[in-house]
Amino acid sequence: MQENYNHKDIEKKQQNKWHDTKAFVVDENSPKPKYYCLSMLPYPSGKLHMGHVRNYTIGDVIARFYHLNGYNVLQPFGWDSFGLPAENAAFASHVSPAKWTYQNIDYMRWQLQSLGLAVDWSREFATCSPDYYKHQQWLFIRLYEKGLIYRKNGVVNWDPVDHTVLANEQVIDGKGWRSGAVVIKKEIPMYYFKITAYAEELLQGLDELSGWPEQVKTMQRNWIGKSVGMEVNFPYQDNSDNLVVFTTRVDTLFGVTYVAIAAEHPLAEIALKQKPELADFIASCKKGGVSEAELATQEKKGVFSGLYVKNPINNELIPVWIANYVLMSYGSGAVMAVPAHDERDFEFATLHNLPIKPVVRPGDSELDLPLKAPYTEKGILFNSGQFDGMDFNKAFSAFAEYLKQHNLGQAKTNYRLRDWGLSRQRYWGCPIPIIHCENCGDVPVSDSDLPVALPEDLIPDGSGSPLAKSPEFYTTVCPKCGVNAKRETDTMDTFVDSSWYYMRYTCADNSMQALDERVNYWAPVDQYIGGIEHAILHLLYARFFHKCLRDLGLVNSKEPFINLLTQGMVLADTFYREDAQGKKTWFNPSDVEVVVDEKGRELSATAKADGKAVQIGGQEKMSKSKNNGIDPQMIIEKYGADAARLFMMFTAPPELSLEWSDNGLEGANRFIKRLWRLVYEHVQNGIVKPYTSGDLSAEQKKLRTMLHQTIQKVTHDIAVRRQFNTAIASVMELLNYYSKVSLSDEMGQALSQEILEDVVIMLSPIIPHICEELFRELAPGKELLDQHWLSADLTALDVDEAEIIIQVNGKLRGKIMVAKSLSKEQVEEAAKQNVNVAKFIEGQIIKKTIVVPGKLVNIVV
RNA sequence: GCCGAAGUGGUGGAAUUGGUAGACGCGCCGGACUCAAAAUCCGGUUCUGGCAACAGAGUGAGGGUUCAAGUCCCUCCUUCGGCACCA
Repeated sequence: MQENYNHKDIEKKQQNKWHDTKAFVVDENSPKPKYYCLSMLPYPSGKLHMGHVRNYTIGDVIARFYHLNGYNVLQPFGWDSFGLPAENAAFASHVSPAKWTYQNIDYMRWQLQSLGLAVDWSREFATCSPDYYKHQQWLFIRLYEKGLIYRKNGVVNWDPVDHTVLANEQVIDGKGWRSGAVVIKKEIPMYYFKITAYAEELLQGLDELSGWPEQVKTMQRNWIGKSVGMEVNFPYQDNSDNLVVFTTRVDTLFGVTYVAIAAEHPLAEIALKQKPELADFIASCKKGGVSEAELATQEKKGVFSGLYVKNPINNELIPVWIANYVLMSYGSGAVMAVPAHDERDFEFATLHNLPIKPVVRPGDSELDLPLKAPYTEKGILFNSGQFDGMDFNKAFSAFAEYLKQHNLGQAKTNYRLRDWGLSRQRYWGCPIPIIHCENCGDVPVSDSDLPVALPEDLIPDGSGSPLAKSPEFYTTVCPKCGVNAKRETDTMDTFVDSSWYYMRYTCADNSMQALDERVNYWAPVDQYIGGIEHAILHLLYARFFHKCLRDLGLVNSKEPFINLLTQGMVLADTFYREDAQGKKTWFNPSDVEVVVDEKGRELSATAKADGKAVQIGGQEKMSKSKNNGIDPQMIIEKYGADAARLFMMFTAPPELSLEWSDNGLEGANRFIKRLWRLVYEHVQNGIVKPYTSGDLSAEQKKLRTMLHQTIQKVTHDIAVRRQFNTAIASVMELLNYYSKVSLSDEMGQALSQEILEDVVIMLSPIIPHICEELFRELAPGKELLDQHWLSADLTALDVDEAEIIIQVNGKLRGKIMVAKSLSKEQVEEAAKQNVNVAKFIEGQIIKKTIVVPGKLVNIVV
């Protein structure tokens, strides 16, 4: 065995071996139980970043752990390779999105392979390849036929200068990112998935997802936003039609003092005819982006439309206001306002001097009038005619009954969730397989004509979709009647690509079918790992798609992901200099020298290049804009993949954000070298059979107990808690003690052999390269990947004494070792004998004593 | 604005079911080895007082529940994620 650890040789050697022996290529013909471990597929942005390294290391640790536990583990990999960045890169550097994307994929695949992931690369695919998206188009047509896709108008961000639709992130302060023009809301026809048809099932299904973090389920519940209420009709003044509003607080109907409608509402058009001066306001509502964050933070504005509707309960005339915060695409585009009992309405009414009419009061007191703040609790009705004195539930049914009888409303369950608009006016995406025919309307492309191939040689110019300007693409004939027709030029939202890819991995070699029976062997995914930023959209869309595909008979499970782990971001220090204009130049942490005080606090920093001061900017998410990215490739070159993996797993639990630290990485590397040396020293003394039985010194016995406690802890931390940092810490503790105990005798050598073999197996999911190498030295002729995960020896865990802590009034006053056989009373007595404890209870009256067996005694005086 | 998290020594974090706050690592301090340095190894390291034993304080702020609170409840502050066309 070599004395010194050389990561380059070892890692290359193991990776070649795994590749040559197809160690992680799997199929369905295994007697072992299956385990599908999946990390979210990356966007091929160009280079691997530390967030990827973290994500894929977590997945790999879990995959390797289950492999050792006797599972048939599938860990596939692919690329989410459609999307905006390729178009932006193409626009900037005149390379086609296809070329840019495929180059990125090749480079990143090479980078990933140097991480030593236990991935079945034979199943790899990119979502931008026709082999993938032709099946997606086929699925689209099936869903279209089933009525789960429909077309309607939707609102988008429109850049009036560049004549293009902007993504929300391309709208900055209400202006287009390139043109700087004020963005306007524009209605265009789009296709929608009817996700609301599954709202209830998506909501109910969350209750069964016990392997998902509670916070993610809560976010999804709130996103779906089920509310039980009523649809109430407010008749127009001339009775020509009704204004329909949805409310969960029909009990406040007598308190309605105005209604607010969207600028696009049909009633607003009627108002405009009678009152032309509304045009300016209606136009101003169309300014700005469509994102909810922008709408919710903008100043709330409204004008009186000149029209009135009738309150259905008492025929009172209610003024109709046009407001910028009501959007046509949300609900019915109209809300009833009850300023006395709603925060937003109260604010708006106060601003515009609208009446505030209280109709609900607390059960046990009167309201302070006039109201200084809205009373938003459910209470007892007053000022409400025949409904006076009713509580919320009674009032709700009474109003429902009344409105229904008079044909003025009905009970309704509403969801905040809206249908999923899937059309994108972009080039680099999956073409929507629809043909627009003057005779036949929207006609799906015939299955035999799939894929509708995306031309790969176009280069966007920043003004609208290249496909819409490409007659070679859109000119076609109607599949039904054969006349000249036009292909749809919109492409699909990239969330569609990532909504079913995890199923495609199970049968990626099947070019004839989207999915085959193998999907039911592997799906659902047993463990899914990805960023918390996907908590709602991606994960909800994938759940929706899974249910759709189930209803198409393509898969037989209900949910896509049984267990979910959401990992945190990777942060690093930022450093900058600011010029006179306030423009910041960011310095990469690797180009900066930090000065610390005697306690290690950061005092100041200088650039290595010129030795002059730079500002310390704190920890931020690694990004190009802050120039604080650390290149994983450099780290792997210098320290090896194992050190990078160990650092990532040890420095923080997976869910929390992880702060990059060069020193921390050095620490991880030190541990790896130390592990190597400990095995080297042991092997120099000669390998022996691992300890099974025989007399050990007291210290050795304690060490062996610790080994088996460590096995228990590591197993629990990885299998149940998915908390790798504490698993690693406990192995470090074990090795710290191992180094202190004398093991030079025959039994000691056997114990040393047992410990080192077990440590190498326990750490192998995290640092697989070095562990395989060390295992070969410790157990020649055996393969680590063929070993079974460890189980603790219960006899080693059987200790007969326990440390009891003694508190007086909840404060720690002493510790004693007691035999486990002692009764509660005996333990209590022993506690009182403790010298230090005696000081605190002497002369005091003992009110109460709490004894927690095996743990503590608390004496209350 | 709305929804969801997080906040613990100089620092990353640990404390798993309400029961020893600070495991493990980093940094720093001291020592060994060395001509010297690096590497490595050993010891110390929450703060205050004390030679020490020990005592007091302490988990973003303020209140509360409990024999006992980092952990549960209420109010607030700060930071981060998402908000439907970034992925």
